[in-house]
Amino acid sequence: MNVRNKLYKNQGIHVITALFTVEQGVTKVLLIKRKNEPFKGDWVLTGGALYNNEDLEHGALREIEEKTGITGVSIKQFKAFGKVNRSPVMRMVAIGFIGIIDSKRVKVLRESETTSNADWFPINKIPPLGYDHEEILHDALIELRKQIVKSNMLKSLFPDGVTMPELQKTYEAILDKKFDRRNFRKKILSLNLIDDTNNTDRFEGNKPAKVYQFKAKIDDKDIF
Amino acid sequence: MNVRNKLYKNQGIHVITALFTVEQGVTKVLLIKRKNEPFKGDWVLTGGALYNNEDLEHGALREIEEKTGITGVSIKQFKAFGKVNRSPVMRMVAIGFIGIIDSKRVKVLRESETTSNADWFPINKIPPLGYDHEEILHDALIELRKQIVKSNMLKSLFPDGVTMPELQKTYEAILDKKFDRRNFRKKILSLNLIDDTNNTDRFEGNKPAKVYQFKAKIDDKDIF
DNA sequence: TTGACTTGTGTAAATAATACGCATTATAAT
DNA sequence: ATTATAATGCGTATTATTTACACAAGTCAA
Repeated sequence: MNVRNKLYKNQGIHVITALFTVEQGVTKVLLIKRKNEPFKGDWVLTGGALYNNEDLEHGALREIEEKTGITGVSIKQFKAFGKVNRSPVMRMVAIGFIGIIDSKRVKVLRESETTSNADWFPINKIPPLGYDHEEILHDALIELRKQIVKSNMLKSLFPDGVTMPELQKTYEAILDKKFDRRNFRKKILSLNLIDDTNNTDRFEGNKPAKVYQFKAKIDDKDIF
Repeated sequence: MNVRNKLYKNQGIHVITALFTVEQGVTKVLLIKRKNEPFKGDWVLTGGALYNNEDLEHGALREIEEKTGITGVSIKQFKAFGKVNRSPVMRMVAIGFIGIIDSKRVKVLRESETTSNADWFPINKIPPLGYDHEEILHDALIELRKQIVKSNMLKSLFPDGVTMPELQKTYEAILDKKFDRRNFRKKILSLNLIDDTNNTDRFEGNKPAKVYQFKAKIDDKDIF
């Protein structure tokens, strides 16, 4: 393979993460304002160019840390985006990831060399985004909705455990759907995503709720 | 973004397709023997470098045609593979696709500039593969098994329609599982993947079977 | 015509999903 | 203390879906 061949020359790889959180029943995504061209002043998802010395997931995590200070996020690759002109500078293919995190863990949203402010945006109030990030976010949200019912992805949102009512509010926010309280409990327990603990929650002024913990690993199920 | 920066320099994109077929109840994948370094003499999946003037899927289809002569395959992107050293020459990220096709449509498996022979291998008799293609094939097979129960992917295997017993044999081959004849029919019909035609099949020496057609498009279902 | 083989349809039992009742445990007001 | 309010946890009847299995019908060959 000849690197100078016009057909292959100057290609690069983006690692882009749609980093979600849920606050007060609202699903939000982290957006970052670009400081330089291209798309100067536009909001984009967290991400950037992959380094030669790092794997895909590693690169996505590094970008998250550089631009937000957040470490230890659990992310999942979901799709590659490679339209010819998705980046105006050179041929870039983006590897898309989703992640979810407790926004309280993010103390300061840092500035970086290429970005100024960062903020959480409700997913129904997204400004115009640079690159093809609107498409990436759209697909990321679909993937998020699939993942939360068959993985322990929400574990990073509740590292210290979660009560059933809290969890229900979160599912309702992400899936944009209401559930019967009693059937929701049965459904979630049958999915084997969480384990019972012997603790109860003591924050609201009513009956204390049991605290559950997301499992470390989840076993896949058959469809057929 | 500075193209000369060592961190980003000399990156490239592979588009790799695990192209499957099913013959006499055996699931097979198309492998191609490399004629040049790296991995000279090794078997690999269909694929190669993405051109700057084509989208991901387009590139994967072009590679399939160049190396096998097959056109009009329906393929689906499923995962990106980006380990640092997956390619020995330079930093390459592979975008993985799956596809399935009636092997009878492939008249001649062509030679190309970089490959010599090509052949269909039963998925339980795969030789050692070059690059990280064993990993790609492994993940591709998992994806194939998911897709055939929720997409019209098998349409390309039966462009002229299919009978229920034929279809059952195919599902059993791919999923490596046996089904009750009567329940299989009900399940498949409930998945809304195929439409009834008014034709019957007249090849075997017994009761003629109805011919079904895969739908052009399939609607996704909710999990929750 | 009969037997062998295979396809299409139906039905009962088991399992899972949904709708909803009620007791329990906390806080706050009387 | 007692009672009202509010939310959690558990249970049960109903409905829908999945699974197991019986039987009739179409074709070829003897």
